[in-house]
Amino acid sequence: MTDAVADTPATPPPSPWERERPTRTHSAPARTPLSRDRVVEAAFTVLDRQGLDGLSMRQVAAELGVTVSALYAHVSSKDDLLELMYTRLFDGFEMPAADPDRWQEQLLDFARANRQRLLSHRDMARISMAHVPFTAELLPHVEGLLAIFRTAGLPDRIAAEAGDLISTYIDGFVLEEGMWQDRAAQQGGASSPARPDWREMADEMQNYFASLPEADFPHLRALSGHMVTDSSDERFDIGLQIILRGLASYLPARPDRATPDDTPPDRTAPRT
Amino acid sequence: MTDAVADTPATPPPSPWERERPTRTHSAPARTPLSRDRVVEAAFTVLDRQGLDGLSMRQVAAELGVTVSALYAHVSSKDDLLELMYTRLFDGFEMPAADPDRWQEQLLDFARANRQRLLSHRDMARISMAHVPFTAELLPHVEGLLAIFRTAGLPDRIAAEAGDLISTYIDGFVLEEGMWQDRAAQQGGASSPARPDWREMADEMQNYFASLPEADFPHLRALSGHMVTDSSDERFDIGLQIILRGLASYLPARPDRATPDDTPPDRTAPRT
DNA sequence: TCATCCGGAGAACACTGTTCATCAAGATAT
DNA sequence: ATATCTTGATGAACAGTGTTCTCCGGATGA
Repeated sequence: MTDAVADTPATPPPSPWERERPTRTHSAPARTPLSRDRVVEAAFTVLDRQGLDGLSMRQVAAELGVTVSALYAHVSSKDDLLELMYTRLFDGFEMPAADPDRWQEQLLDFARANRQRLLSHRDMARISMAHVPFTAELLPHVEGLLAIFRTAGLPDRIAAEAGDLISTYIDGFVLEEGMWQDRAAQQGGASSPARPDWREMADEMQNYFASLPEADFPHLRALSGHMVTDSSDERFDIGLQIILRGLASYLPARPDRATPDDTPPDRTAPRT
Repeated sequence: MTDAVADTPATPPPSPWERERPTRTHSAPARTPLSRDRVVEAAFTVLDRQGLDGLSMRQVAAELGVTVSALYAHVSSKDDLLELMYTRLFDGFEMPAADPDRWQEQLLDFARANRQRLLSHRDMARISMAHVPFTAELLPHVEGLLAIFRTAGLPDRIAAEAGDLISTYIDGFVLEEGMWQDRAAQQGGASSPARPDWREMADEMQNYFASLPEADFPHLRALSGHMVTDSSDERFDIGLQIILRGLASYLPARPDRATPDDTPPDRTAPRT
């Protein structure tokens, strides 16, 4: 991180004699006292820059201009730090009051919001998959999710499983998304190492599928178009609709809207 | 790790004289010439004994009575080794010919078999989640899976997503299963470090849920019974049924069996 | 018998997470 | 004002990681 000592206004010049007293020759006075939140924040910075594999305690310390051991005063271990990052993801995320008439829209909103949350930091799905949301701060969220299922009228046996099902789906989908992203980035490295070269990768996959022998892989070839060209947002919603329809099939028959619509109510494509 | 060198049956006692000639003092003559398959096999042994976090190249080498660098003659990197382990999982696994009238049973069989496969080695779900099955050896499997969806009559848009959906579900479910298992094993360590102490853990979770304030967590408390006491096999099938029903809802209306049964056809509980 | 070759050995490099004794500076007490 | 205590960061160290390099010894071919 080079050296950024620009916050102490009048540092006396080192004057090569009087060499003793190495006090703060190498770092700023650390004006801000390095709280736990600052450690987590720096960890997110490193995560976004270098990915989960590049996220080491030493990198986080360097990001803060501090030694490694200093971190352990505020964080008990690296796993602890990852868990803090995981729960921090849910900050400012409120579950809606369950509305039996809008359970499908509420589930759609929940899933989309969570996906965006996972996408907001690199490799976040990998961190999410390694944790179970049964900590004190996160319990209200799973309660809110289960509330939607139960007040919608799903049998308890189904509702108990539905939470895991869609949470797993969201994490898994974003995880896979990130894997393609990484693969595209590391492969088209020479030309543009920064951006994933999305188009080029899609074409290459398309060509690969087209090169498969028609006799052995008819279905793979037939579906390659959807797998490659459909946007991630579309694909995410389709998988979600499958799950929602499955859940709806367990509802006691009601006169109005027994099954979800074929087209989601509002699709204001967030990003491509 | 302590010291476990008990695999060479008759190691001659070191006999401190005749100290010269360090030839093979520390390992068997290495009669078998260390093929790539032997490396993968040893990796599985280490994985089952020490878990993915304890699976290091040095441990694999020690398992074979060989130095680390010898492994790199047969395996290009640790990631390569993990990928070999991943594809080895599918050895001897044949996809059935897609039968439009039995697509649900075929999917159930596929999912259950894959779960058992993942359960056959410790932490295998973590390895599986990190890989995408688009290698040459694994493509026939995804082709066979897509064949089931397409010949069943699902729209292409849905079929293309369904493969990812259930694969993600299987991996995610087993991953979570393993996490609970690990947590139970490491927590009840003093009494019985080997076996997970399943009962004790279930009781503890039950008590934890029961201790939550009824006003804030009514649904969590109401569903805790299912989440804790229901067997993993049951829970796995329920999630699977939700997905299958969702898929079935996209089939063009057919006179017979439009939706899956409520009870799975045959439940010969494999293991508890 | 000699030359060749090649697979494994051993050491090294640059890292990782974590812990320890130390030490300067601020706050508090005398 | 002086002395003590507390706080929080330091630097070094430990054990372990993936990977690469040079080197050697024994099995092969001529």
